[in-house]
Amino acid sequence: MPNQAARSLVTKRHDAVAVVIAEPETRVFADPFFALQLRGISKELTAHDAQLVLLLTEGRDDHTRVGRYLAGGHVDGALVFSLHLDDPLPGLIQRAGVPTVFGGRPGWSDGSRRVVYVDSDNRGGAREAVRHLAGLGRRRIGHITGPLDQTSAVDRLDGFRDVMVDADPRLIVESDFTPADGERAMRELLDRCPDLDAVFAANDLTASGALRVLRERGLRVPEDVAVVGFDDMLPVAEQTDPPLTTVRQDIEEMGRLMARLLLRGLDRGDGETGGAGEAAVGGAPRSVVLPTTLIRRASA
Amino acid sequence: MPNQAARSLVTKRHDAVAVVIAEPETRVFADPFFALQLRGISKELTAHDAQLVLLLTEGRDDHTRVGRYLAGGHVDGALVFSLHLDDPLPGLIQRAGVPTVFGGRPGWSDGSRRVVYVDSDNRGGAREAVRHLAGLGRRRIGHITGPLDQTSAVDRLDGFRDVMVDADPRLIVESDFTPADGERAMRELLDRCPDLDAVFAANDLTASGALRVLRERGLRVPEDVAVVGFDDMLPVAEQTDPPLTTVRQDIEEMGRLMARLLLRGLDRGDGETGGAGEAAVGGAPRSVVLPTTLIRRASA
DNA sequence: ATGAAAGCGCTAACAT
DNA sequence: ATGTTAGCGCTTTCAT
Repeated sequence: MPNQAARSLVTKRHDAVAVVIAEPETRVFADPFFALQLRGISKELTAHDAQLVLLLTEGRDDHTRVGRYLAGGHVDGALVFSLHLDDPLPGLIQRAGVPTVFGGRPGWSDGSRRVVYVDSDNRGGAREAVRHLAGLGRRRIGHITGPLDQTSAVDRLDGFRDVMVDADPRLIVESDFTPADGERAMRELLDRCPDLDAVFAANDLTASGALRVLRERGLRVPEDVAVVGFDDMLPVAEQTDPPLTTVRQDIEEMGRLMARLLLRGLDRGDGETGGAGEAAVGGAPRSVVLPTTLIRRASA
Repeated sequence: MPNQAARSLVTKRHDAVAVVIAEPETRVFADPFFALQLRGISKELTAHDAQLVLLLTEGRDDHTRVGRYLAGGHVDGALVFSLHLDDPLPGLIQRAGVPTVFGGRPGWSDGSRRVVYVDSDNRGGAREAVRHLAGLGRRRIGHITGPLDQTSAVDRLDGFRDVMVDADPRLIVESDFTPADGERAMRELLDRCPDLDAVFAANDLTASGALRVLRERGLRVPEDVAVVGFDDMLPVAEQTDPPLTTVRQDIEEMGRLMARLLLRGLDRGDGETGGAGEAAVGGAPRSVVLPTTLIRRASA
C-alpha cells in the first residue's frame, strides 16, 4: 500500500480537514450540538475519503498552537466552530491561508473579508416561535437569551424583538445555553414579572431548566406559562415534562453542508447536487443559511 | 516552517494518533461519555504535540475503510472505543499492526493477544452500589443492565450478582443505556415485581428514565424505591429529581490515561509520573483499571 | 564545528 | 502503451 507521506509530499494534498472547536468553557461537551455537527461532517468527509483532524482549543495559548498547525500545511482546509466576538482565531486562520468554512455566522464586523459559513435562520426561527406564542393569545412573553457574544444568540434575540417590538426590557434576561443557568434566568424572569404568560428560551437546554422552575413554582405549562425552545435536540425536547414545543434546526445537515462546501472549494466538488439549501452549484462556495421549522409538542 | 510530509517521509513518525469510535447506533452521541473521553485524550495529545484524527464508523463497510487507513501508516497509534463482542475491528487493527490502546476491556475471549486497555472498575463499583442499597435495608433490589454485548454492562451485572447472590431473575432486565429504554425497562421491572424497593441502573441515563417512570407511577424516591446510577455525569445526575446517587467514574481521566499509555508505548514517554492508577513506569504499557467512588445524593 | 550529499517513496513529466 | 527519471523537502550520515 502506498505511503501517504511521500504522496502528500509531491501532490501537496493531504485528504485531511481540520475541525477546530473553540471550547473556552466546559459547556461545549455538555451539549449534543457539537456531536451532531461532527457526525454530519464525518459522514461527508468519509464519503470523499478525507480524514477528520480534531483540534480542540481550551484557552488562549492553544490558539497559537492551532494557528501553527493550520499554517503548517498539514490539512487541506478547516471547519471552524463557535467563535466568540473577541476570538483571535479568525485572524490566525486568515494568516495561515487555509481554506475555511465557519459553523455559524462569524461575529466580527469586518466586512472586508469574504467568509463562507453555514448557519440556521436563527432570526427567522425565533420570529416564528414568538409569533406562535402570540397566536396562542399570549401577551407577556419573556425571552431567555443565549450568551450574547455569540451571533446565534444575538440573532434569536433580534427575531424576538422583531415580533415584540415594544417588549418590556425586564422580559429579557441573558443566559448561557445551560440548563442550570436557564433555571436561574427563569427565576429572575418570574421575580421581575410574575404575570408573564409565555417564555421563548434560546435553546432547548435552557428551556428544560425553565420548565423545572415553572413546575417548582407551581405554574402549569402550557396553561399558565407557555414555553418554546430552540434546537429540537430529541433527547432533550422529547423527554421534558411536558414535551417541548421548539424550533428545529437540522444540525447534522449543517455539519454535512460545511464539509461539502469546503470540499467543493478545494476543487474536489464532483458536481453533486441535492440537499436543501444547496449553495451555488458551480463557482466559489457561498455561505448558506438553512431554514428552521417549528415543532409543536405540548409546552406551547 | 518545516513541511510535515517530507518530515514524516524520513522519520516515519506522524505525531498523530487515530481515535476510532464504533458508532453502530445513534446513541453514542446522545451521551456525553465520548465527549468527555475525547476531551481527556485531546488534552494529553496536545501536551505531547500529537494530533487527533477522529475515525467514526457507522457500519460494517466503514470497518474496512478504517482498517485500510490504519494499515496505511498515517498515524503512529490508535485509541479504540466501544467494541462490541462481534466486532471485526480488533482483528483488522491487529492485522494493521498499529500500536493500540482500547477504551474499556475488550470482550473477545482470545487470551493469546496481549492487549492494553483502560477501564473503570465496573464490577467493584456495581458491588458498592448494591451494597449501599442493601445497607439501606432494601431487599428487593432490581437491576437495569446495559447492553450485554459490552463488557462494561456485563461487569456491572456481575457486580450486582456478587452481592445479590440469589437474585430473582425477574429482578434483572436488560436495557441499552438510553433514557427511553430505561423507562421501558423500569416499567417492565415494576410490572414483574411491584414490591421492589430499590433499583441499580447500569448508567445515569437509564436511571433518569427509571426515575421518570417511578414518578409517573406515583412511587416516591427514595422512600418507596431507592435508585442508584452509574457514571456520575454531572449534567444528568445533578439535574434529576431527586438528584441521583451514583457510582462515579473519572471519564476524562480515562481518556487522558489511554493517550498517555499509547504515547509511552510509542517511546515518546518522557518518564512522567503521577495520576492515579498509573501503569508501570518503565517497560511496556500495561492495562489499567481505575477505581470508582459512590457519590451520595438524594435518590438512595 | 559546519557543510555537502544521499535517499525516504511517491507522482508527473518525459522518453521510448 | 509502457518504462524511465527528476525531484517534492526534509533528516541523517559522512566528509571537510
